[in-house]
Amino acid sequence: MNHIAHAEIDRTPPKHDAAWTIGIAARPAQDAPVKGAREAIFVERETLCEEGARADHIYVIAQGAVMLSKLLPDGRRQIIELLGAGDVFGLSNTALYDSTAESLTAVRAFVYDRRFLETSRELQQAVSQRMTSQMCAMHDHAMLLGRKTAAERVASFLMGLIPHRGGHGCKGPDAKADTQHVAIPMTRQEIADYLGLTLETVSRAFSQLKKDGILTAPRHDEIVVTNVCRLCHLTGAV
Amino acid sequence: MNHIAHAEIDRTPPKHDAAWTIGIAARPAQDAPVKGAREAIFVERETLCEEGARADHIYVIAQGAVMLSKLLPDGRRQIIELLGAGDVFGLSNTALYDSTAESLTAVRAFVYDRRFLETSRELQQAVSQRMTSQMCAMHDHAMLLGRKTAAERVASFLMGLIPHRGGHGCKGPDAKADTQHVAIPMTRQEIADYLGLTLETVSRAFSQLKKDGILTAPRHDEIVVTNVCRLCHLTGAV
DNA sequence: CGCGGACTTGATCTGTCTCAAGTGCCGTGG
DNA sequence: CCACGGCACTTGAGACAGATCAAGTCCGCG
Repeated sequence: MNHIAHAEIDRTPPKHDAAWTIGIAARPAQDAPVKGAREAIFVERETLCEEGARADHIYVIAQGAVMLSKLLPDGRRQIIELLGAGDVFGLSNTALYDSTAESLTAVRAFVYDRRFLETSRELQQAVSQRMTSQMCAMHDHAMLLGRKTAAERVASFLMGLIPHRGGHGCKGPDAKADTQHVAIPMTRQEIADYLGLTLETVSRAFSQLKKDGILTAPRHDEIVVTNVCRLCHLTGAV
Repeated sequence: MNHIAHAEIDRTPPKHDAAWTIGIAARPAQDAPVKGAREAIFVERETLCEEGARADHIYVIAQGAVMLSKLLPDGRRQIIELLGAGDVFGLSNTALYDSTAESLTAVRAFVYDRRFLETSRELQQAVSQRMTSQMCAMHDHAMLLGRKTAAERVASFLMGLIPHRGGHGCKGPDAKADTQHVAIPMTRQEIADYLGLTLETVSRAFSQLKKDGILTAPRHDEIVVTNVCRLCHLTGAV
């Protein structure tokens, strides 16, 4: 079975292309880092590659958002990485993919043969640079999973969806209002699986943030953070 | 202050060089992957680089074990990676190290200027290959931190210290006894910080494993797993 | 208008944390 | 050689954050 071929045929217009202008899928679209790629298009909620399948390709996201997840035999799931434009996945130290990749939004991706990575210096360079970035994100996420409270996890998750805020390069609040519109193309269950919580706990944390006047939710999958700075202080990372 | 210079002077004989023949530090010593390295020697429990300091160097471990950790402002700690010979650290997507590296045993490492990574194809190749491996380990660890019980975490931790067992390439138990000797150059607190638990919970998990006849502990930092297969089934990964 | 899936909220349960004594081991000094 | 002190570890009892179980409620869609 060939995921890519399937995706190239199935071009059902994605529901959200426009709505997800902020958040994981906010990064500007990217060109192919290196010649030699096939371009593939996936709709929302499509499996791009599967844990345990032969790891024949590596993927570079051009546009859209992807999640990587792993399953335990008894069904427990952990969502391991949330990826956006420029990010890489499909790399493995064995012959098999170590995780499943699923599109959260419509996705355009460049697909390379695994072998091509061994021969192309350019691709190696592009991949290793991006992997450094993803590794740092994983480090932060390990801290979140190992040591943060439920409220801190949810606050950190939301801050991660707001570009240019919360990091070392945070430019601080705007003069007038410290408000940010965030699209969340994930269910509560997926957020829970990403944060190592249950969906009920995630829901309660959202409710608390609403009660505290930190955010409002016009829709379940779209929130407005009305006080980014206060949210940031709830992440535990201060 | 220069860690490397300091380390090269301070050659206090490490206590454990010989004892840690099994476990994290078990991998055979490696040669420098690329010309252009300085070699540095560190004793046990030395800080090789610090979270927040300027990330001027990258390190490749030749021999020994290193842990990477991060701190929250209130003092909560997460140990993020355990590294052995061949592994890489010091890479960052910012100008600063994102985590602290500390030697668990005596360590010999190759140190490269960060800039050298940009120019040396060989080093890029070596680093990106190893990083793929470390990324897969991080994925497993995220699953552990997000979804496993305390008992499963401790079992997984111990299995990770036993080479050639528990993975896809597990060769199964030896004909006679399924016993393995494991050195653990970490305190209970460090194990707890690695597994996202408290030291008491780790201690209780060890006690339970002893009670169940799965291991004995001649010393606190040295255990004998008497039934590797049973331990493996307690990891949750089955 | 009615259905179904996603979400919220409440009540209770439980695994892990927290706090508090112990215990054992190793190095030091008498 | 043994007593002592300190540190790492173990064990117990109770507290609590988050999980689990169980109703609702909301909202998009046919």
